[in-house]
Amino acid sequence: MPRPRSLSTSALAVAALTVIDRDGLGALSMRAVAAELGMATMSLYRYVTDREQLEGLVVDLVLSEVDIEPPPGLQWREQVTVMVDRVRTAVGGHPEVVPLTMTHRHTSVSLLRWTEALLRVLTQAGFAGERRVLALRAVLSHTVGSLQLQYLGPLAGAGTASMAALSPGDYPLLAETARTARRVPPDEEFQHGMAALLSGLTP
Amino acid sequence: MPRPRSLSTSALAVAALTVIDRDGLGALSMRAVAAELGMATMSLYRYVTDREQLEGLVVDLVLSEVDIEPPPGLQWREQVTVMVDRVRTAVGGHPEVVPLTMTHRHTSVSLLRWTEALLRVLTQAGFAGERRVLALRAVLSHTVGSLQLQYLGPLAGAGTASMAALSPGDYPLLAETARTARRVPPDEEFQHGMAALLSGLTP
DNA sequence: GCTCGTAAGCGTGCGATGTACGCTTACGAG
DNA sequence: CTCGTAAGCGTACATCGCACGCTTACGAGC
Repeated sequence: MPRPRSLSTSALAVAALTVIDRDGLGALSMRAVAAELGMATMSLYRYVTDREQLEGLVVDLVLSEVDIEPPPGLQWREQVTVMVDRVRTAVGGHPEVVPLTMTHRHTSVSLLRWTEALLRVLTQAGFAGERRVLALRAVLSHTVGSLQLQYLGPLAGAGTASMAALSPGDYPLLAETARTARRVPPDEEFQHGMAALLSGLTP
Repeated sequence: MPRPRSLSTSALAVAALTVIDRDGLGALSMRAVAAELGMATMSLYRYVTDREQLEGLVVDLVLSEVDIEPPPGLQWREQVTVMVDRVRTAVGGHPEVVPLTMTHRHTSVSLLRWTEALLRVLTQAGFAGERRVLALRAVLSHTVGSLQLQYLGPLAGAGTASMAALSPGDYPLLAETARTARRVPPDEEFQHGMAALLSGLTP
C-alpha cells in the first residue's frame, strides 16, 4: 500500500563504488553518492542509517565476487593460498576501498562465508580447537598485512621508490633493499610469504 | 631577532596524543589540539602544514619509544620476534592510534630506523638480495596484520564475541572457532603466527 | 633605552561534510 | 475515487580543515 521503494541497498553500494573508483575514496560522500543516483542527499537515509553502513555495503559488494568454493584436488596449503589470493584479487580490483575493507571487515556477510569455507579447509586438514584458531588468525594476519603493504604503502610503490632515493648515508640497508624491492612483483612477495607461513603451520 | 617560538613540533604531538588517548581518535581535531595547548586553532599551522603532518608526528611519537637495538646473544628468529614485539607493545599502549600507524607508517623516522635495524639482523643471518626483500616484507605483513586484527577488530574482541553468538545454523565452524578464540590471548596468537612464518623463512 | 624588522600567534570566515527534522508527494489497496 | 503509508526532498545546523590578513611580542642595533 505504501509507496514502493525505487532503489535497493545494493544499488546504493554500486553507486558508492562507482564514485570511489572514479574519484577516489576521498570523494566518497553522501552528497556524491546521491548525485550519482540522481537523488537528493537525504533520500539515501531511507536505505541506510549511516555513512558507516554505506561503507559496509561497499565492502560487501567488492567481497561478494570472490568464489567461496575451495579448489578441489589440492593439498590444503594450496587450497588456502588460492582462497586468500581470490580475496587479494577482488580487493585489488578496487584499490581505493582497501582502507574500508580494513574497517568493515567483520560486518561483511561475504567475508563471513569465505571465512567459514576457509575453516572447512582447515578442519578437513586436521586442524581443531586452539590450533585451528591460531591457524586462522595467522592466515588472516598475513592476508590483511599483505593488502595493507601492497595498497596502502605511500601511493602503492612510490614509497619504496622514495625510500630508495631518500636514504643515502643513513639507512644503507633500507636504501638497497628498497632498490631491490622494485624488481620484486607484489604477487611473488605474497606467494613467498604465504608459503613460508603455511609451511610452519601443521595440524 | 624575530619573536621566538613557544612550542615545538613534539609538543604538538604530545598534545595530540593526549587528546587521542583521552577522547578517542574521533575527537582528534585541530581545534581540540589547540585547546589542549591553550592556543588558538590557527596557531598550530605555524608548526605544521597539515592535519596529515600532525598525525604523522603522533605516529612517530608513539614509535619513538621502541628500542632499536637487537637483543644480543639470540638466534636471528628470536631477535626478529623480539623486535616486532616491541612495536606491537608500543602501539598497543595507544590502541586508538593504530589506524594512524597504518596510514603514516612510511613517514616515521623511528620506523625507518627500526626497519634498518631489522634489516641488519636479517643481513647478519645471511639474507641478501631478493630473499632479504621477501623476508622483510613477510615479517612486515605479519606485523601489520596482527596489529590490525588485534586492535581493529570490532572494538577489540567484542567482534569475536558477537560472531560467537550471532552464528547459529549458518557458520557453524565460525561460531565454534570464535568461541574458542576467546580463550586464546592475543600475545599467543601473535607468537604462534610469527614462529610459523619465521620457521618457513631461510637465508 | 628606544626603534623597528621579523615572524609568532590570533580572529574571522569559507566551503564541505554528516545528518536531524518535518514537509510533500506518489503509490496502490479498499 | 479515496486516503493511509512510507518514499523522497529541502532546509538547517554543528563541526571540520584551513586561507587570509591583522596584531603583537621579541630582541638585535643604535
